[in-house]
Amino acid sequence: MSKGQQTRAAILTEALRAASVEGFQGISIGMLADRLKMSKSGLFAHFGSKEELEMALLDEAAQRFMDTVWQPAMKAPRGRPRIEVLFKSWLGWSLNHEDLPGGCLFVALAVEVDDKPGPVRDHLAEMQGQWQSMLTRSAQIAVQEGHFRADLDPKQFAYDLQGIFLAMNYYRRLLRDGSAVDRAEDSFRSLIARALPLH
Amino acid sequence: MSKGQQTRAAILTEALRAASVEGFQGISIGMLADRLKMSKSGLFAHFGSKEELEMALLDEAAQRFMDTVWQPAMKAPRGRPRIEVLFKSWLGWSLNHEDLPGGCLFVALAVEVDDKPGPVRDHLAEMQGQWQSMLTRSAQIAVQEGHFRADLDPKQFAYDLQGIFLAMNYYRRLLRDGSAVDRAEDSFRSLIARALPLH
DNA sequence: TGACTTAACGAACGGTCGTTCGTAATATTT
DNA sequence: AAATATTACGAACGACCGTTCGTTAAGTCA
Repeated sequence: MSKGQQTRAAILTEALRAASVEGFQGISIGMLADRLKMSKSGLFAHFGSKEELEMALLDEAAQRFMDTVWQPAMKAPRGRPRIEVLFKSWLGWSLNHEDLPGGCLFVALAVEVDDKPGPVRDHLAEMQGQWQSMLTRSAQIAVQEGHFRADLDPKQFAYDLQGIFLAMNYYRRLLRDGSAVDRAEDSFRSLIARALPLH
Repeated sequence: MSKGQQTRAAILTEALRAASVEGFQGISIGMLADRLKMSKSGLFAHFGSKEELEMALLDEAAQRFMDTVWQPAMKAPRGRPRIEVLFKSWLGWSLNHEDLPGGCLFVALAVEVDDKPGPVRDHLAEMQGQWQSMLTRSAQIAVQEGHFRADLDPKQFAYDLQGIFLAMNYYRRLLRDGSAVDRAEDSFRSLIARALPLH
């Protein structure tokens, strides 16, 4: 890896941490340069504009998300076991204080950019739309495997799962409720129970 | 109402609109002054600091929230009917494009300030904690009235309700999914059905 | 080692931020 | 109408923003 790529990677890691806490609005080139002990212009040159930095951050976050959340789930058996792993690693992603001290970056960005037209909003919305498709598809597979009811609405399943995750973030990060993760796991168990075939 | 109070009210209304779209980080004294066709310093004088303006906005939003969401619910009969009204008016609050073009202000602020220590974070967290208490208490009353199962966990009910609401915001505002409200209503119906006594 | 490419720097730009302050205009009260 | 209190203003402040540019230093490769 060349010197430039090394520096770029270091910038992205630090910027990811900062953005998870402060959002894109809250990070600045100068602040990142200070933290990385380099000059504003030197850091700036790696991206050409702040918007390009933000786009690079979205890609970097997506890459890491796939590695830590999706890949483990794909290694698990199709159907219910995969969904159990998926949810577990999803929680783990959001609790990783080392890389994301401010919690899941996508949650923070979702409400920050949802009203700001532009490439950043477009890119995030497309990525998150794909994420919902992945959740939906996973539920469909569980139906195919006979793990879930045949009349389950997979999209509604994805919606409910997303709600459980968002509520967890809200309880944990704003309310500082220590039982947030437990509540999320309870709701998840209930969601699974309802998806099971009748017997 | 004196001239000063009139101006202050106009500022708060406009600032509320702006903040629901851009968050507290995204609004500035200068921008608000432009929109209201007054000078920066003239507007500034009403609050003394930007933080004081933010605190005033929290109070103003809370006032309106109580009027449009809580009061109608309190007029409804105790128990399940009250919760039905509560959820309906809660959705209405978040869909009011006139006053909150960017959607529910509390959702936007929750993720923006959750990592920023200070009076604004403290005030918001306390208010939102009270809101969870109100939801919990409403579920408790429904149990007392015999509308809901005796073994229902009212706090978990509040958690799930919050998740449904947050997912609705996420689907509607980021994904621009036209069925967001329908999905929320479906999930709500399912939540109620699960809370009902067995028969 | 030397030639060349890449990376990082420092200084400066116009602009906006929140805030201060002395002054002018407007409301309110006497 | 006069006296007073309130409200709004314009100009300026230091700080920081993203960005540009010419120059220097470091890395890469023949």
